[in-house]
Amino acid sequence: MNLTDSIKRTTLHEELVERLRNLVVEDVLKPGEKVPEKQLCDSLGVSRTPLREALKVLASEGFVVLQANRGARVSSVTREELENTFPVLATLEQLAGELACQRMNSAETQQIESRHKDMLNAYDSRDRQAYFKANQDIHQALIRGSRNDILESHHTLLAARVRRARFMANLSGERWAQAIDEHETMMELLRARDADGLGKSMKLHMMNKLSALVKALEAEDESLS
Amino acid sequence: MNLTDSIKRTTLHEELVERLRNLVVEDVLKPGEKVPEKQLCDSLGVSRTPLREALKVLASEGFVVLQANRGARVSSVTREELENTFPVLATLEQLAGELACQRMNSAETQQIESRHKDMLNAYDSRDRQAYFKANQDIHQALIRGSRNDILESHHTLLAARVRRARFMANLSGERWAQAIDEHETMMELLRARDADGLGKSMKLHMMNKLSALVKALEAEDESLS
DNA sequence: AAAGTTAATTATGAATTCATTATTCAGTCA
DNA sequence: TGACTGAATAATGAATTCATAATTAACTTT
Repeated sequence: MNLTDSIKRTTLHEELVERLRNLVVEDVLKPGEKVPEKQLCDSLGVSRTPLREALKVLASEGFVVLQANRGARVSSVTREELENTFPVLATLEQLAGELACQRMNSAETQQIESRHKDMLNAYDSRDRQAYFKANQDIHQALIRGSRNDILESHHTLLAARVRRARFMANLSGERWAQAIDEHETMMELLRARDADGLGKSMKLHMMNKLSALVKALEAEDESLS
Repeated sequence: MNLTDSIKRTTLHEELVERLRNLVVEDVLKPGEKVPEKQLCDSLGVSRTPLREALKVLASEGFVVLQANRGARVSSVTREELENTFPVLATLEQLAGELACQRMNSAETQQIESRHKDMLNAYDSRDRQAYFKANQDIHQALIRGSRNDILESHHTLLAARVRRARFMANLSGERWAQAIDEHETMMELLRARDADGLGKSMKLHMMNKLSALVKALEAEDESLS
């Protein structure tokens, strides 16, 4: 009898944290928007108590902002915040790359190779959706490969915070090609188990993402003015 | 009429998050201990609702662990967790050092110089309490000097998680001297505005702290067996 | 006496209620 | 008309209540 995968006993508030965070990350709840408790309660079929508990957690994670007696608003990711978040993400990825190089087993690296191929295919057919998914899986796998829970949890949180922005700003053809190049480099360094090299290239990759993102946002601003 | 410092309007649950986190960090609530809601409510004079909201936040920050229908326990910091946390802290400090070098103004650096002197004095008189305080202030100021909120908040959280362990394991005379040396180096690099150098030395400093801590814990374990 | 079973107690998760603060909107006055 | 006042309404923060799961205690049964 296998009892290792124990009974999934989740509480309402845990469920709600997940659901609400997804609503924010997937841009269903828009930045700056009020989050009226009553309405959410009705549409989710729960009472205010677990919902409010969830909102407190979301607030501590930075997805919403709470103002006393004035409820919750979905926090908007400003450019300044992007420019603060990416360097942190970049150093975390650097560390993860270094550790993953040392710690991943061959099954894990092969999994990444496979997703890398998927990503290349998605690029060839210009399938943005599939590309983003494969790309995300690769980064996630490298983080996971670092075998460092703390690193992983903080990375996951920060990545979620900026995911929306990354989806919004469609990458240019030029940047997309560059990103593919960078991924090729990363794979080579991983195959060579060059921990330092992989770390550095992951950091650079992330900082380049930021540059491209800021450029895209600026272009967007100009088209509006 | 000066209205800049607006009315402090804090909610109960915010207050409680602060209070409870301090109780954990200051080791009043011991690791592994159950956190009975009713008792805490009585001693803090609040109802269960805001307390439970606070516990949810503390859980998401990692200070307590929640089990469905079985309440909250203060989470104990295992050696594995220390060994996962310190590298993350170290890279964050590295980044902070680099940024602080570029961004701090002279008032901020002078403040650090001053606390550095305090720290040296505390060392000379072997005042552990004062040393820890000055040391913490210096690191905090460097983080603050990075002008990166995201970096700061994640660093603060991680630092709080391991603070208890750092207090517990008293530093050896040897390590203490080494730490002072490292701080001297850091100050020199800061004066020279050597961003890369300061970053690297702060990272190293942090990793050395980990080594010393692990060594101290091992010694403790042996004395018990 | 030890292990197992069931009943009583306690603690927790969630819904509801109550009190207070914001917000809205009609009415007033310049 | 437009800004201000204040009552009415709605939303939030917190206490209380209720239902259920976990723990403890008492009681068998061997």
